[in-house]
Amino acid sequence: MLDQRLVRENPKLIARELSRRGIEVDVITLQKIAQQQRDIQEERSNLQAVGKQIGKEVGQKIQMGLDPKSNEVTELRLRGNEIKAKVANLEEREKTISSNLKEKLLGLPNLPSKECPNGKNEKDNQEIRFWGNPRKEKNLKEHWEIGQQLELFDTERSAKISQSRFVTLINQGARLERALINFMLDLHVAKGYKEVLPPVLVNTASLTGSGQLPKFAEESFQCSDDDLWLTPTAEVPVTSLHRDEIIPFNQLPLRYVAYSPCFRREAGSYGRDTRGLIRLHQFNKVELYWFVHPKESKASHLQLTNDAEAVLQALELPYRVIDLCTGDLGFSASRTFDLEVWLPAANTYREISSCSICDAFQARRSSIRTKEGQNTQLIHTLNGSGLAVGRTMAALLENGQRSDGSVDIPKALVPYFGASQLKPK
RNA sequence: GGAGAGGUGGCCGAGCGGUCGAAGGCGCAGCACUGGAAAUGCUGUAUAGGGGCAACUCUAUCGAGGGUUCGAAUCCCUCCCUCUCCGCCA
Repeated sequence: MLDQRLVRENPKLIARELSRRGIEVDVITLQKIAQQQRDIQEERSNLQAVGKQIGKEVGQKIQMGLDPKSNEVTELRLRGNEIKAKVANLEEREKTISSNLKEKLLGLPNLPSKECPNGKNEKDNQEIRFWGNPRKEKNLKEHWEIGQQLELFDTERSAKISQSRFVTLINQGARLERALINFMLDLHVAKGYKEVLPPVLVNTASLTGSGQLPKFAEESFQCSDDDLWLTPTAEVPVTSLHRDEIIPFNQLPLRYVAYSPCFRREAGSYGRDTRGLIRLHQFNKVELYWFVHPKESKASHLQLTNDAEAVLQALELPYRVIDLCTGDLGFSASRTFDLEVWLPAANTYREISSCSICDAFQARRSSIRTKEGQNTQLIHTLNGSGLAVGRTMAALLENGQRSDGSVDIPKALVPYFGASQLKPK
């Protein structure tokens, strides 16, 4: 959420920055609403001060022994009633206006950072760096073909259990998924991350706090009988881990690594990535999440990205790092580095981690602050996958495949998986 | 699901219609004392939003929302949450 003070004092800046994202907002109306809200608030609190004073006087007079039925007291009571009516009226207007303002503000995305390159869509994203040597031979198999041959997973039967876009992992496939999750968690914990395993049913306040609601309700699965949703990413519960808290400055940064299954409706992606493990309604992900002091957030963003990259490097998977342009930025982010892993069969790089800095955007929605002396301020939040597990498996299968039908398991993963190869039966 | 108890500041805990943002304690910070520390003493110590260059000041907040009242942490209603016992259950 954007700062209301900024809305009042510098709406043009908001308009300019949001237009970098390709969003045009009527900031003048917004400013008017914000100003109106503050004016009414001021009038109301001044009236309340008078009412409070009358209340005190009545109390004093009665305690001094004046008859509560006397004209003097009755007159004060009548004045009190008058003010009460006026205050009630103002309160109602104030409520309407501020909920209207809040609704509008909750629907606006974060402002892109200065460093974020301008652009319209993914074509304007910038390549920052490459790692590894991508395999370029022809006739490499797609991962779902490998999966079928080695009996690692079953998507057809999963449609029977659930719908399309679900998978059942089988045999070595299930074992590999489990190995990957443990491997990633251990890698991050060794770097000082605190491991958490959060609930995956989250309430509306949590989804609003991290930015998924109110705008993207159609992207999440909702439990109709409760105020609960299936989380689309561990980012949601981990943000709310510290919702409505003040974190002492000397405890920052807080760095969490959270494994969770993730649930996404993938509305509007009909026909895209219909095969394999790339786009599922349910997938596993290990998420990195930092709560940091504002002055350290930019450096932390680079560090978090490096920590996510370390997984790909340890698994010997070639990748590139992309600096997302303003038009391709997610709702809460002010800048994002995407890690894209090499998928040789498709001869392309695919997103496997999205490392974002959200500045105070989520912190303001979630009311997460830090305090140094008397100075209380919003913290900054950062998140990134480390990594999306299903896509990692897809990349491992495609990159590790051999002409005899087996797949090499990267050395770092062997202790977790228990074998150095996946072999056909 | 049934029965009962309860939700007050960072924590514990008092207040149960009047000047209460809230006693007391713990914790924390500063100062004094000390060679240094402990102990002790003094002072300070919530959040949000307004106004003011500032000192400071106004309003709201005692789980949430409504109600009664000139006045509510205190009374009434609804909801949420926590705890104990019983039932069910991995």
